[in-house]
Amino acid sequence: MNGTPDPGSDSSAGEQLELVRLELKKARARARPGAGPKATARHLPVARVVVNRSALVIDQFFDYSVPVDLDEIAQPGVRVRVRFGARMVEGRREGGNLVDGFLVQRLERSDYPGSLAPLSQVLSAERVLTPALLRLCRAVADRYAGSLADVLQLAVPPKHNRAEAAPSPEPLPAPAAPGPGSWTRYPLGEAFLTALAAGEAPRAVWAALPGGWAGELARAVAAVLASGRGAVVVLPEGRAVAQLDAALLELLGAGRHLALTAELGPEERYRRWLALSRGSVRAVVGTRAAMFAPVADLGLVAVWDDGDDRHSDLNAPFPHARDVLLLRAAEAGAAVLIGGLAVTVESAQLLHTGWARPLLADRAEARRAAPLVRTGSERDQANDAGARAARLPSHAWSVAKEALARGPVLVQVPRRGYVPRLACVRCREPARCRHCAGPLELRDAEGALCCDWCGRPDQDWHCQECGANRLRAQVVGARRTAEELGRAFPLVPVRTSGRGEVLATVPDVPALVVATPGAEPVAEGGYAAALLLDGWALLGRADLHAGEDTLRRWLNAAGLVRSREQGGAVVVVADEGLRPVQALVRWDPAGFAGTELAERAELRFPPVSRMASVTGTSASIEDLLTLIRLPEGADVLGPVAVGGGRPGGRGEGRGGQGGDGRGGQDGLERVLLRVAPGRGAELATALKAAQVAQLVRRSAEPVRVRIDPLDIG
DNA sequence: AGCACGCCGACT
DNA sequence: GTCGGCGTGCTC
Repeated sequence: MNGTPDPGSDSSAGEQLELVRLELKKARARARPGAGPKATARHLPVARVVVNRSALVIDQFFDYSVPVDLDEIAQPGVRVRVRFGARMVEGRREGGNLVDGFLVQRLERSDYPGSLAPLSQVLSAERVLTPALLRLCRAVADRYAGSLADVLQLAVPPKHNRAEAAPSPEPLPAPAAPGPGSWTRYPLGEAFLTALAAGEAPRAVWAALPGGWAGELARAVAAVLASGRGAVVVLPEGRAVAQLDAALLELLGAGRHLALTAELGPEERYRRWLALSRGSVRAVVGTRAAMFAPVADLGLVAVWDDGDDRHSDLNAPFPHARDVLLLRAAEAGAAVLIGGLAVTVESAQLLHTGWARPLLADRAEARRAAPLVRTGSERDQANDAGARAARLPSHAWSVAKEALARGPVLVQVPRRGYVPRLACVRCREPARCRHCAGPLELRDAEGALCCDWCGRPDQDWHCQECGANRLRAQVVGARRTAEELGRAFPLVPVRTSGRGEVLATVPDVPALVVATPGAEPVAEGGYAAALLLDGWALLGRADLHAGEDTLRRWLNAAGLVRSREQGGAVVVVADEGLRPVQALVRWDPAGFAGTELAERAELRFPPVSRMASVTGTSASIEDLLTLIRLPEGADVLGPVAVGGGRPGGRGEGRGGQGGDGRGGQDGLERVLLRVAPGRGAELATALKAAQVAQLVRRSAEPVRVRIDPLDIG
C-alpha cells in the first residue's frame, strides 16, 4: 500500500506522508543532543524568572535550572528565554512556547516540588532589570492592580543589539553646586537647593512663577548631581523637555544629563536608557516614558505640570508619572519636587498632610512676574463692528488691538467637542447628585435627570447655591470664534497651533496666535497679551477636574505673556465670580488648590478618597462584586451604563474630547469603588484578587479595572 | 494568556 | 462509530 497511490485518494496519501514527516521531526527533536538533559550549574543552580506574560493569573515567578554553559552569563537582571507551558508526557516535557523573561535571582534550591526545566537562552549579559527597578515595578503593579509583566513592558525598552554593543560614555565627575539663579524669587528656594546639594531629601510642592521655570528646574537637577546623586525629571510633552534640556545644557554642559522622549526611535532610546542603567549618566529628563528610567543612587524625582493628563500612561495598568515618582522617592529616600504654574489638588494634599513643604513666592513677587489679568464678560459686546464679528467682549477687543502694536497676541480657544455639564441656569453651579454628589446627566429625550455615578434619578432638582430650579447645558462654538477673530483683524497674520500642527515657538512680531490648550507656542519675547476665550466651554465639561484643569490651562497660557511691568495683559472671558477666574486674576494657584482640596474632602472625592472603576457587562460586574472582599467602609457607586470606548484610555473627560454616546448601547456598565484615604492599597489588592478569582473560575466575562480613573464626572 | 485534556452531539 | 464543541486545569 505504501508507494502505490490509489487513484482518487491522492490527498489521503499526501496527508499520511505529511504525518510521517511530522513524526520524524518530533523524534529528531527528542534525540537532538541540545534537547536532552544537560549538566546543571554546580553553584546556585536555580534561576528565578519572571516570564513576559501579562495575565494576572500567572503573575508570579517561575524557577528554572541553569545549564553549565549559561552559568556565567545567567546573572540576576539579564533577559532570558524559557520554555513555558510545557506538559509532562512519560516523564518528559513536551511542547511549551519560548517566551521572553528576566532572570531575577539565582538560588541554591527551588521551593517548587516538581522538576525544573532548563533556561533555554540568555539573550545578553546586560543586567537590565536591577533590583531597584524590579522593586519599583512590583510596587507599581500592586498599586495599580496590574501584573508585573505589564509594568516591566513599560519600564524596560526592547532590546536593540547595536545599541547594546556600543559602549556608554565615561561618567563625568559630579559638578559643583550651582548658584541659586532665580530661585531667589521664592523665600525657601535657596534653602531647597542647598539641602539638595548637601545630600538631603527635601520634599516640595512648587508653585512656579512665569519665566525661568526651566532654569530653576535645571538648578535643582544640578544641585542633586553636585551631591553625587542622580535625578529623574518628567515633563508632560516634548517641547517642555526640550526647554529643560536646553537649560541643563547651558548650566552643566554636555554629558551630565540626557533627554528621553518617545520620538527618539528604538535604537537611540535604548542607547540612552543603557547610559543611565550603566551609570554613565546620572540625570534624565523626559516625557512619561522616563518615569521608570534606571537612574542609580536616585537623589531627586521631579514632575513638571503634574495636572497634565499626558502624565498618565495609556497602557495597562495606566500608571501616572507623579505617583510612580512618589513611589520611587519613597523607595530610594529621594527628594521630591512637584512643580508647575498650577498646583494640583493632589499636590495640595501632600502639603495638607505635611508630607511636602510649599515652595511659594510671596504676593509681591508673584504680582511682579505675572501679567495683568482682567475678566471680560461674554455678554459685554463691543460697539465696534469687527469686535462684534469676532464675538469678543469690548475689553478683550481693545486689549488685543492695543497689544498687537507691541508684539504677538495669544488666543486660547478650547478644542471642539468638549461635553458641557449640566449647571444651574442662574449661578452656574454644577448640578450634582444629592446622594453621592456625582454629576447629573440628561439620560433620555424626556429630559429625566440621572446621576452618572450611582444612577439614581433626580426628579426635583434645585440648585444648592441659589435655589434656582432650571439647568442649562453649555454650547461651544470655539473654532468658529477663532476664525472670526482672524477676519476681525484683517491686517494681522494669524497662526494656529493645535491638534494638527503644534508650533514650538513664534517670533517676536505682531501676530494673532490661535492655540488650543496645551499647544500654545512659546513667544520669543513673551506675548504682549493673551485672550482666554470661551471659559465656559472649559469650565462646563463633565469632569471632576474641570475647574482645576481650566485654571491650569489658563495659567500655562498666561505664563507665556510678558509681566505686567513689561505691559503684559490677559483677558479671560468668564464670569469673574467663579473661583478659577478669581484665582487667575489674583495669580493664586496654591490658594485655589487648597480650597478645592477642602471641597473634595467634604464631598469625599479623590484624592481625599481613593477610587477605582470597574467596567464590564452587567453580569460580570455583579459577579466581581460577589467575589471581591472590599476594604472596610468602601462605597459602591453604581453601576451605571457607559458609552462605548476604552475605559482605560483618556477618551471621555479630562483633556479629551468626545464622550458622547452615553446610554450604554453596547451594554457596558461601570461601578466606582470608593475607599477612605490610606485604603488604596487594600482596594487594589482586593480588586486584583477578585479579578484573578473571576479569571480562574471563568464565572463571567472579565471586567476591566482602573485605579484612579481620570474620567469620573 | 495559551494550550491541552476531557466528556457529549451531528456527520463520513 | 469518529470529528469537534468549549468547560477545567496547569504552566517552573
